[in-house]
Amino acid sequence: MRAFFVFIRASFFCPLTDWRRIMSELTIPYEETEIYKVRHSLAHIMAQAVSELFEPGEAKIAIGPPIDTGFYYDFELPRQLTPEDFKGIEKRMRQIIGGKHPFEKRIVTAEEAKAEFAGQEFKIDLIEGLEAGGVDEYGEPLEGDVEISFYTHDTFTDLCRGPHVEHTGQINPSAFKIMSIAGAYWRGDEKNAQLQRVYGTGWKNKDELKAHIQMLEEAKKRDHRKLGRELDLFSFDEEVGPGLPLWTPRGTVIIDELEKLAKEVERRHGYKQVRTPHLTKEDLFIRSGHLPYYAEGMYPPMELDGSNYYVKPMNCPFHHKIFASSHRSYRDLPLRLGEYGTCYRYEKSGELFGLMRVRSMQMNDAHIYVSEAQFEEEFMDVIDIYKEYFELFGIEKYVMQLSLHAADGLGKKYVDNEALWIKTEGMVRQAMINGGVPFVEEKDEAAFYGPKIDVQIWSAIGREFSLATNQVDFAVPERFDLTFVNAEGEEETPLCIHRAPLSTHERMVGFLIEHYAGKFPVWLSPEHVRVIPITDAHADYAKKLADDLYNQGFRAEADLGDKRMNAKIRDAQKMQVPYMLVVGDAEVENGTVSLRKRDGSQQDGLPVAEFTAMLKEKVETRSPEL
RNA sequence: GCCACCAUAGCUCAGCUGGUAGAGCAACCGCCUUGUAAGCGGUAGGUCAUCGGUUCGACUCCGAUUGGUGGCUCCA
Repeated sequence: MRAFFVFIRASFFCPLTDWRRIMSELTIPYEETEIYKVRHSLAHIMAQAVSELFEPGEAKIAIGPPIDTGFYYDFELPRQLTPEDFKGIEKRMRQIIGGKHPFEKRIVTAEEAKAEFAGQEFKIDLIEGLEAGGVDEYGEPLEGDVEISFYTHDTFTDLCRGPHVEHTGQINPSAFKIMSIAGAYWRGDEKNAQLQRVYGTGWKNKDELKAHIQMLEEAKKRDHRKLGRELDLFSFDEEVGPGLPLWTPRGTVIIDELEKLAKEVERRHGYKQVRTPHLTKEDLFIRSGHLPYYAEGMYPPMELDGSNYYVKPMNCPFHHKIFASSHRSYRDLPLRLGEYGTCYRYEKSGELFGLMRVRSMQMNDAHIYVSEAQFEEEFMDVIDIYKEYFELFGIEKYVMQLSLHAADGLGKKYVDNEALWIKTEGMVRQAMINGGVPFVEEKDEAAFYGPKIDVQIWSAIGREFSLATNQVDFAVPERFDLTFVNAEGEEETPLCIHRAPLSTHERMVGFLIEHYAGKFPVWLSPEHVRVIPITDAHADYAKKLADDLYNQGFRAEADLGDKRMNAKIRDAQKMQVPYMLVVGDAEVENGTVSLRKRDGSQQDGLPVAEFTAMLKEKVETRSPEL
């Protein structure tokens, strides 16, 4: 499982279809590839170089695996490393590589291992994990007989199961680079010591390294935080607060278009829209389970008239109350209640990330109440909505993940009913298999009330996020005493599907900015058309053109400033306006426009009516074409 | 929240080892009247994030706070 997953992560810059193809045709796991060995070996070499910066025994080494584009190693050191150390570390690594030291494997007993690593508390911890429970460096159980092995190259020995290159000379000394330092908790647990993690990138050759670094620079250019400012879509203000975005008129257009789309789709799928308050008494969140299970994600309460009130982190309890507000029959089901409600979550300060992770968010939310018999069909109808959206947006690079509970979280972060967890997880798994939808499984990723299908995507800089989500709730309807009368005249508790195929407006827009690199399809563009007069003499014609388009419902503006036409075109290009209409003597005389598209193509003498018809068609069909 | 780093005009950035600030773009005002990605000139704009300390003197050194960045943890 782990290997499979690492492999998926390894290919986050390739379209989904690539790893599937690679998986099926080559069937070589990442761990058996040459580059994996190179990166793994680089991690050891780096650990040696870093250790040598200090007196023997002073540097405590933890773990150092290969990752998707390179490797890292975690250390506990007498002082903080800084980027100034990188050059020296790299230089020493090149020396070690040049020494052509063989990697020698040795199988040892736990006692020998502990003796070798006396004073190295993290290694001792690992050895004890291997010895006692057969637990790997991530704390996950290992299968089969566990052997403890060492790999030694030059003067450096590490506890390691390999594999490695045969000798350090097989590594290209000009195809790696130390990238950054970051904090990381031992065994990934925030209760443990925080270590210094040094990240490096490693490749087959210099060209691959160069290509990778270039790709990182390209990715930075499409970072939604940068484009959001450049395209004037949203901003943050220190006085307003972290994670609380301010949407400008241009950004709001995109949100409005997404809502319009969602309402159309949901109308077609039988949803009804509802509206609920942002605030509620704590009683509601006690009943829903949010206060017992989700309190740390919530803003603290405010006291009013002797009651505690909370701002909502989710819309579901309100929708449950709407379900409960009248007597429900099986004939009412599935009951689909949609609301793009604004929620507030107290995300830890360090977790905030542009629009992708905010504290105030508008969910593309709906709750669907179904009988167990209706579950599969309805759940898959939601998956169909996902697919419809992803096709519309041309999103290909995603992974559907079945997020499961973990037994040790029962009663803490998960509702304490393991039998029901296992049952509903099986229902979701079977529905996905029956629907022929590929997915991966991850433990300990569920919502507190049930398992879910999350759609994982990656931001421009490679950080992973859940975009859409489709969740089953087997617990909360019962807490709310929700029932419907079934065909036999008996009271029955419904299941609830929580779903957000368009994620939150914030994350969706953030994602789309990066997905399109700011070049939105016409229907999503904050400005459809900019009319550019060649001289002042054409200003009236330009203004009338823009007004006419505006009055027909399009987002059109005329640029009547005193800049030259060339500069105005440049301005419109930089804002990624899809259509520029340049008008001069010829156009005024003939009632035409010169159409310049964002891609630089040009069409002269186009009758206004023809342009308008084309624009209308592009917008109404939500065409991906320019 | 944790570890590290960063913070100069709306934006992008200069400012040497402490002697109280500069450029380009944007904005505004003129001139030019222009054919598909920057015409020319001028004006204005900064308690150098905030607060405190060291110093004769702080944008520069130190501390705290706020906000951001890279990770970790967490997540729509």
